[in-house]
Amino acid sequence: MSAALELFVERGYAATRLEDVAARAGVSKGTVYLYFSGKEALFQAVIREGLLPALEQGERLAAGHGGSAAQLLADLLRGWWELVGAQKVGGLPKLMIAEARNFPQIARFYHDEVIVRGHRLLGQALELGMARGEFRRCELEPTLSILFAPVLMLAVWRHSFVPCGCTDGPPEAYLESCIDFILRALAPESARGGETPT
Amino acid sequence: MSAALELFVERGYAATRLEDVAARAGVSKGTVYLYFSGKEALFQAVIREGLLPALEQGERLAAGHGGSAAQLLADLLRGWWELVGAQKVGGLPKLMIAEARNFPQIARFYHDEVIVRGHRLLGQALELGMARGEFRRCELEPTLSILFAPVLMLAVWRHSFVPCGCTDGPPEAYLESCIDFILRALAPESARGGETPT
DNA sequence: CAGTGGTGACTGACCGGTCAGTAATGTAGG
DNA sequence: CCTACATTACTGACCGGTCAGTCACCACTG
Repeated sequence: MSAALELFVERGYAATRLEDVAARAGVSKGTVYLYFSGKEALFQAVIREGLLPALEQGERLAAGHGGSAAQLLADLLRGWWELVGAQKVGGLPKLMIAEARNFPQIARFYHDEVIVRGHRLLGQALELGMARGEFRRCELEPTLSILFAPVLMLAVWRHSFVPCGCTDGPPEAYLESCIDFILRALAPESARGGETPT
Repeated sequence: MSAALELFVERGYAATRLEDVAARAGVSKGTVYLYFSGKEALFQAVIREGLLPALEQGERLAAGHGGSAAQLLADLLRGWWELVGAQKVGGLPKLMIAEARNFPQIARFYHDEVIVRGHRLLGQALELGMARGEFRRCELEPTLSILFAPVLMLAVWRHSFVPCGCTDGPPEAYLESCIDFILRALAPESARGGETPT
């Protein structure tokens, strides 16, 4: 599955040959069929098993968090980058974006079990901050999509343009810029200054 | 080329059959080869011809703009949505993200001629705002990527998850939320309040 | 020797690309 | 106006390569 993830992310579903997946995994093509009923089942398994552990870890992090809402939000984004974005599973968003229309039921699953759940997680931090007066009042839904888009793009980029020699800066610095940008946009109307994240 | 754009965006490069492109264009497969030397040449043509006109129009808009930097930035983003995001070419970013690694030289072209050029355009608005004191001082590069990511994601989403029944709200409202979010994040450290875009 | 896990040659469908052929539109000549 | 030839635009059957999926066979273990 690790080999399949790499190749699917690298080349896309249709352009990935099962023989190559098998070769990278160090087995023969027939062996793949001992564990997966076919190419699509392998794809589905890669998607389903890839992100759920990280999501659960994120939920644990949120549950046991004691700091400010800004801290929680920043920690969630940093945690997502470390656990997902910077790992091999960080290619899954790109893969899912590319293949969603060809596999509507898998896209549905990804949407319901990954995106919606992730938004719920970030939404907790946002609501906490609004309740506490740390953040200004705003609509949850567009705001969640907007604030997650830059870090999501970071992961997508690293699996599309970056390998083509289109360089970008160090991802950690970019991530910190994102967090800074987001916290500024969420700051209450009045009372500004000095809310730079630690 | 219009038919090819639609199908490439819908299914991805590898999963698109030239016979289907021909059928949608109302011609036969052989005819495609009268105008393009092969599948990859068709792909390249779709990418190259797709976005350059819109980019030029954006540059004209920026050149002849008299309002505030915030106005210019908002107009550029709205213009991008109307001219690109909401049109068929709005699927190109998704397509390019999905296929960049399989076509490095086309990805290079797209990066240099579309992304970098687009950033330069938005960068003008950002620099203008900083010079005028409308925006806080910040690094150009990460900021441009961050502020464009949400609207880019909007276009990508509409060609991946939305057609799978994963609904989202009206794009125009989301776009206005983006603009509001961005302008808040760019506001100077002091002096806040009432900078809602008109 | 039975059972288990693994192999890789093989098959058949599929699709990019080719090309001999057809139809439509000149156009020249009587 | 009719006929014959030339040119252009297009067609779709066909070919060859590729790859998902199959299955007869192998090797190892207890």
